[in-house]
Amino acid sequence: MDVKTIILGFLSEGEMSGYDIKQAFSNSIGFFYDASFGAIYPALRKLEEEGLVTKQEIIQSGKPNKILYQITDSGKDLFYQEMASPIVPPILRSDMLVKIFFAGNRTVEEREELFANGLQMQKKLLENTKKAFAKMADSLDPYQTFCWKYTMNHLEMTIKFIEDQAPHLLKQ
Amino acid sequence: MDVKTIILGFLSEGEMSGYDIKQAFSNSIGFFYDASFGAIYPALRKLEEEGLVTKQEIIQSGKPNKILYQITDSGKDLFYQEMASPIVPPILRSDMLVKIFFAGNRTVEEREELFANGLQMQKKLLENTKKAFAKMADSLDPYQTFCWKYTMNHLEMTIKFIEDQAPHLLKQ
DNA sequence: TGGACCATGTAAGTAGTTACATGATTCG
DNA sequence: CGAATCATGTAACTACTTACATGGTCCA
Repeated sequence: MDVKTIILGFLSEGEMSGYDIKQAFSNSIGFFYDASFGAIYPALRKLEEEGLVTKQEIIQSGKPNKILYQITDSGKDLFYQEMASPIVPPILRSDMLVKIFFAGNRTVEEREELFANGLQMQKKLLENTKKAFAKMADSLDPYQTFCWKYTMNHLEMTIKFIEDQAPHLLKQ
Repeated sequence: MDVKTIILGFLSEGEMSGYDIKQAFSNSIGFFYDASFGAIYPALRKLEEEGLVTKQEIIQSGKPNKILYQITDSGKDLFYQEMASPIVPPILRSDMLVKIFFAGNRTVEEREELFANGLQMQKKLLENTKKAFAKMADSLDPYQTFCWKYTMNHLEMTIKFIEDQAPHLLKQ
């Protein structure tokens, strides 16, 4: 699953601008697949070249003009195909876990700080996710709600795991 | 945390070849940070250019010769600094969660298959992780063991979450 | 009045992946 | 006898991030 395919997914639910799509990434699926403007705009250009989306410029007053993108039938076909392809394993890059992995040679104070920082980051992430979910919950379908709950569950379990295990490790 | 820094981390514990380093990625931290040969060999070349590692060719009979890399004092300094830098949030790319997020428009059969596939993948991942852990457990320090247990805990929680929630979603 | 929001886009750089090239040995 | 292991490396490509460029509106 790449950025182009995910954009087709968003456009399946209605026309959107590049800016709208960035909002959708950040506010909806950012936890399990994020993308920057620098990935989204070039992806939209390629999708248009391939005939998977069409565009329409909207003249606005008081705001910059915007370009709305619509998915085409071949775009829908491709998205449908991608959705039916086998699930591939997740890719994770966790700075926290790498730092813990190599913590064996560090001082007790450094380890304490490491766990405190990790815990703080996870708690901040959970707090932000809960706030964002509260704002969106009404507009979500059951599958989208599942993803949000998965994220919150994951963060809660991570916090619990660190709080349970870290004292043991630091006592030794 | 990038591939170069993680290689310095491995070399802190003793000299290794590029091949050894690939093994260490795959067998130890692959779940939360993986890297390919095509990332490792160029990273080693850059580390040598920067004076952070030195190398030594070992002539072997019956096997291809290998090049062992050693970390230098400035390599150790840099690694130490990186380890003390603030933890940045994890980056995740989950094909499964994206597919679930967009499952709202699919048929009941397609959704059932999606959850079945997702569950199967997570179970396979857990099984592989448990087997690999059983082989390594003796040689791990408490911080490395923490990372393995974190991984297994995460996979178990994910499986439990899907098994609990999916029947609800599919009944509707 | 300063920051957040709306809005698009490019250039330069980073950081990889995948596939290819090579080839002996060892194990089941 | 075929697959896995050991072992290094490059070329072509993919896919992205970060920073820059621009500028009006709205709200506290």
